[in-house]
Amino acid sequence: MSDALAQHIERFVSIPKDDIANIATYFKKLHLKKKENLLAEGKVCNSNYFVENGLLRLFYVKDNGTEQTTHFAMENWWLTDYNSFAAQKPATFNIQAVEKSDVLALSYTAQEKLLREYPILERYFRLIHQRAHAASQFRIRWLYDLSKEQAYNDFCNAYPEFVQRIPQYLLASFLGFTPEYLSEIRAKRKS
Amino acid sequence: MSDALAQHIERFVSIPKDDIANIATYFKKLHLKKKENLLAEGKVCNSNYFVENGLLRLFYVKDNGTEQTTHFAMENWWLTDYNSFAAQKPATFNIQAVEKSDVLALSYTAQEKLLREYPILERYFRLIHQRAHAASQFRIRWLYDLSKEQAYNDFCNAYPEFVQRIPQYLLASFLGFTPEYLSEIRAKRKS
DNA sequence: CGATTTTTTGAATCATATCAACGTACGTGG
DNA sequence: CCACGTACGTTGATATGATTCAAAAAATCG
Repeated sequence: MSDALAQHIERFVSIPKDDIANIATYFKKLHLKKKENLLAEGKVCNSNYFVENGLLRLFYVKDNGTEQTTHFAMENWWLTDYNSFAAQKPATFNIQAVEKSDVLALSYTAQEKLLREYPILERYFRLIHQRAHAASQFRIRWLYDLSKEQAYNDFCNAYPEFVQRIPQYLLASFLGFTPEYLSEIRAKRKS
Repeated sequence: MSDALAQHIERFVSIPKDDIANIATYFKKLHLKKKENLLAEGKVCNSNYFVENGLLRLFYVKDNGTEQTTHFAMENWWLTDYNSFAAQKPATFNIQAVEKSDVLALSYTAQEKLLREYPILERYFRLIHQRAHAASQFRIRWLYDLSKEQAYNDFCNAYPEFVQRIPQYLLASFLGFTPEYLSEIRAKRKS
């Protein structure tokens, strides 16, 4: 499991050292190339993914054919299509590696067994989801509140290293506007 | 506790009948009048609220002074400002009853004790948060995807009874546009 | 180096906001 | 139970932020 996940779990609950090695056996380690796909719309999403390093994105394809990225997940983040994963029904999102990434996959059935064997992890996942829930409340507020230009400025201030890491057209997609408009904002900013 | 919450919990985990009565003691029953406040921006949100009946909304006040509603919670839904509740720091949202409502309040410290006494409820809350997380993924997609007019039409189709239940200016706020524009859409629709 | 991918520019257009004014309705006190 | 006042809903004129499309320029990759 390498240490990233063990450390992450221990930030939320305490686990005896001996259990860690056993818990690791529930996960499958994946090595993804840039642009490699983890999940495609229409398939059942059978795993929840923990990013050890690299970067994933969650996106869907709009009616006009363009891809809309709604979430990124970097080091120490979990990502999956929860509607698909939790109910084991077809996904409405895609998951793709933005960069070369190392990921730990926890399949639905493995998660069930894992939680039965280590109920303390129910707490871990409760806390993870609770944080995600809290984050969505902010995210949603942010989507209501900010003009596209503000969204860009705020995001650049909040995550300057991250902005460096991804191509502009992905950033534009994530922020919910067109690459053309992003160009315009950047031009305005310089002057 | 009345039965609403007990039934809700049992939809997710099984609890011995005897425990139910004891679990109920952790909650405080509140009766709210229309427009009564449960939480104000700036105060620490000390409870998580379960709606037995009635309707709550979560909102914040924008720079221009207008209220932006971001969430509603009706019967059998939990609602709180999770950023404030989970970290016990000042809230950035307000919570208010839209209608006369009956609500069960679970305070932060009561929740801690409750979870220590009944660890099975970690699972209940994990599942609640997981669902909420899944719902946010859809919600966020929906915010990216739909024009204001589509949002209105979709929402009316999806929740016709709910639309009846709330004033139009709240609906407009929730859908992220002005009451004036809502009027325009409705006028267009009739013709 | 050529070929593809990504970013920029500019013009035309559209969705939605803003402001001000007017109409309607509804609930509260007399 | 009526009347009044406040809250809610509508209309129209004007303004603006953001999109679309086409094309050129720049960057990246094999």
